[in-house]
Amino acid sequence: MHKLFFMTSLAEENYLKAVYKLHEKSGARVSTSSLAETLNVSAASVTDFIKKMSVKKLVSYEKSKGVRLTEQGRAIALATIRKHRLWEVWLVSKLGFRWDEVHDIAEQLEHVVSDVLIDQLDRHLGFPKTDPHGDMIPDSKGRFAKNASKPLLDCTQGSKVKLIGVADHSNSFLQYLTKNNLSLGDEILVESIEEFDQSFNVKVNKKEKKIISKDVVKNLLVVAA
Amino acid sequence: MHKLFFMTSLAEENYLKAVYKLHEKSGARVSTSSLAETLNVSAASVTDFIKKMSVKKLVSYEKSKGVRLTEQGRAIALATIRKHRLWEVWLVSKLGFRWDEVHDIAEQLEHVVSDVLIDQLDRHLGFPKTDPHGDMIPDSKGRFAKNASKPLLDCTQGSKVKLIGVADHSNSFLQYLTKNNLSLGDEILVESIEEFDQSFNVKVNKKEKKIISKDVVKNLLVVAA
DNA sequence: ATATGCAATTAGGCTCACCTAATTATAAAT
DNA sequence: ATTTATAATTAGGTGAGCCTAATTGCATAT
Repeated sequence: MHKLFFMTSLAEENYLKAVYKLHEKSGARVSTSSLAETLNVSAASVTDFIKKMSVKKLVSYEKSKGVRLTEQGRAIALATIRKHRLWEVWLVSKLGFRWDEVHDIAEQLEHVVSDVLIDQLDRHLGFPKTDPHGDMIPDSKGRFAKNASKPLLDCTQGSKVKLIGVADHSNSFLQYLTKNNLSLGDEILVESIEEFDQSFNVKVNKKEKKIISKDVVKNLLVVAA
Repeated sequence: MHKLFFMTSLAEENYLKAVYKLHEKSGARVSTSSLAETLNVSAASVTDFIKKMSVKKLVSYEKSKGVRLTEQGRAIALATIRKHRLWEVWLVSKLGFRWDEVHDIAEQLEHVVSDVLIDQLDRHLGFPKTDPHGDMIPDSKGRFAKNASKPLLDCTQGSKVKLIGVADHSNSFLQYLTKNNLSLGDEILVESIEEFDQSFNVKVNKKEKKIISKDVVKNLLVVAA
């Protein structure tokens, strides 16, 4: 029996997503060891699997030179990211989950196969542009605008900015922000920056004064307000 | 490395659901061949897999004597059915799918693992008692009332009943009903029954007269109106 | 140019969920 | 009670996605 339609497996979607994200970070060809690290499998498994994906034209691969996505691989990676982020929006806006609770569930939901489902979900949510962490959601053609945000760390004294995303998606970071009453959309005024530890003294939404450490500041993504 | 938590695989959930449903129909121990048929796998695979599930105490199994669910197996089967039916409600009531479009998608969604997700979904939907086909939805403890419906075929001339479910869940049957403007909740008055082909002459919702063939009548589940 | 150290690959093997072909059990019919 | 038909099981094998251990490739320092 031969396959009528080319079908992408769960493992393939995860590999493609990982290649995409690692490429975003470094801009270079992606190493097998970094894939092994993010996917929690051995480097040997990665080499093995990458070779198979290469035969299917999902990635281009030269021995010992790292991996790159093909157009087809990129399309699948973006479709998977789209699904993941739409499900995250749904979990937060319709089911009442917090932004630090949705990743693992969305990680499962993203592999459900049905184009019409995703398009209906998108409509149900009102065609959101960003997910609960401020990341852009690709449209059904895989297109999406790069948002123009930068780390708050790069801002100078006197800047008035809006918090629109986070660079660190870990639960502990998200929970820290929640606990300290910082949310996406908040207006942040940089009142001063400590010389010696680069911590920021800010005023949030024109009322609350806060001190934010460098480690936090570099993971807050902002645009001019 | 040893497993900390007992985790049910996708295949196990499907086998358990199939055992549950076949037992519902026949009342007897479930044969490997009937499981093979409904799961679209070979009988040899079923024997194989059933043995493994038996070791895990999900089913009780005596060689060549058929399969029965253990308490634990039954609980998982019911939890899976609960998930399936809640997702179907969601697909129809929130995303606008028709009742003949939801099965395959729900079949995938039902395997997502997160108790809190399902409970939140349940609340989001307003704790529905039945799915879009009229089937009862078990609660989070796996309890659910048997509905007291019977096939319209068993009704006599003059009966006034309400359509609350269907015995055949196939797309073609559901689409037939939609096309002929029959929905759950409709009131059906049996005006007469043809002697020779057992087709029913009915009046629906006090206005529309219809002729319904025996093959359809036996798959319509009703209660006294 | 060669040694060192780390990254990447190859070789060989495992488990899960499936398969076909061959064999054995069971139930029904003579 | 024996044949016959069908159901169920056993034996042996496959591909997907993973593993460890051994080997090879590559960059950097000497």
